[in-house]
Amino acid sequence: MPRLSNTKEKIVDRARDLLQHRGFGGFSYRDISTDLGIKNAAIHYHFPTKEDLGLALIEQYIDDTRAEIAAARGRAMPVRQQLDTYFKRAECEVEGVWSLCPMGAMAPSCESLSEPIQRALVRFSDLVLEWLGEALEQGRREGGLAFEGDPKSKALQISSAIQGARQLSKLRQHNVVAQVADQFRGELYR
Amino acid sequence: MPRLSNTKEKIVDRARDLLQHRGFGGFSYRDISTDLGIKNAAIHYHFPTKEDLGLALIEQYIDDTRAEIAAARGRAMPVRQQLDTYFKRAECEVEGVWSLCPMGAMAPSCESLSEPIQRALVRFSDLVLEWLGEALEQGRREGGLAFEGDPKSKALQISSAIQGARQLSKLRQHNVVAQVADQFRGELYR
DNA sequence: GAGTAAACTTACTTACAGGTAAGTTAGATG
DNA sequence: CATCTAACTTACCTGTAAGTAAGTTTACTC
Repeated sequence: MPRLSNTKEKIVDRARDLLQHRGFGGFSYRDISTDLGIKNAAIHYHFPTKEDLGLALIEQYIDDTRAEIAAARGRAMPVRQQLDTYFKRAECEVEGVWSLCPMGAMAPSCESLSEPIQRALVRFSDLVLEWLGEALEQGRREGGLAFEGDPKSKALQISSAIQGARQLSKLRQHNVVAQVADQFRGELYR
Repeated sequence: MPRLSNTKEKIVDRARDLLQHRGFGGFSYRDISTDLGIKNAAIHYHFPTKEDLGLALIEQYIDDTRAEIAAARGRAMPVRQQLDTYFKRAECEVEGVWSLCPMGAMAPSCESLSEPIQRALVRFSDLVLEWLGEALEQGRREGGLAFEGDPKSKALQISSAIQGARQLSKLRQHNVVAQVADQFRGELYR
């Protein structure tokens, strides 16, 4: 067997897609294996249990997100543009395909997930919340953004709204995220 | 067998509780039957398929919500108080028990749900959105509330945020809803 | 070119899900 | 009192899920 087959990555990618559309309990190893043209046990070879797969998936998502945040900061991207990238990302991931973010897909059933996964999900939300909070604080300090109250509370509000809007978008087959983001833009940018 | 046993209601109640904690795919007829001390087939007697149960559940939830809205309007409750009842409700349903609302619990996996359930979920969101939109419009007209933009967009934003905050609360075992609601209160009430 | 190890497949087990058909019981009704 | 029916229970079926053990192939190494 080829040493450089990227089966493992393909499995994670497919799993992530399925997760974002059907939730963690909504897909099986079979779904993945038939899609990739491999056998069920091949997945178990790379990820002994489904929780191993779930953990790898969310861990990868954290890394991707961390990298993007670092990139935005590295290029000293203006705060408004950072915020807009955040909004646009959610808008695009929703439009037409109506997918949730991996955290949003796992959170509803997090009780029945393993401790490591739960901790990883919290870490992801920490990551986004910290970035968003700092961006908001900086934006207000510099004068580009206007809002009331604590930046951390505002970050929580915005992040929650986008999260909820993704769900509503999926349910209603309509880009609620875009509408909610526009509402925030109208309130923040002045 | 007693004609007045309320088994059917108990099943719906238990199912609703399980749904709000584990999602629709996260519980089985067995969970309900063991909890209620009845047999699996007893549930099938009242609800032939799980989707029948799910539909009954969300339908009941719609009726409850509609009744509450009608009551608030009937007593000509002030808009601020209406809004506060909405926030408080979510805060209490989250605190300590970390439960989602039935719609929020079903939405992530709505693709795999039957058409009637999907339509019922949309109807529920319509109901809340319409009430909230009208309350916001009235509040701004009367001077008790302040916000930018279209009341419908603002309703979508608030409703999304509460929805998302419930998920985050569950994940983080912390009442994010209260914090998000306070942020909105600070912005709206002036 | 024999051996080793990664990357699988084959063939299976176990558990549990939703669902059904046929029988049982208890209470209301004629 | 016999009967009818709602409200179940018993006993099953089928599908599918996660997971495993043992064998196979491929490529690299000594």
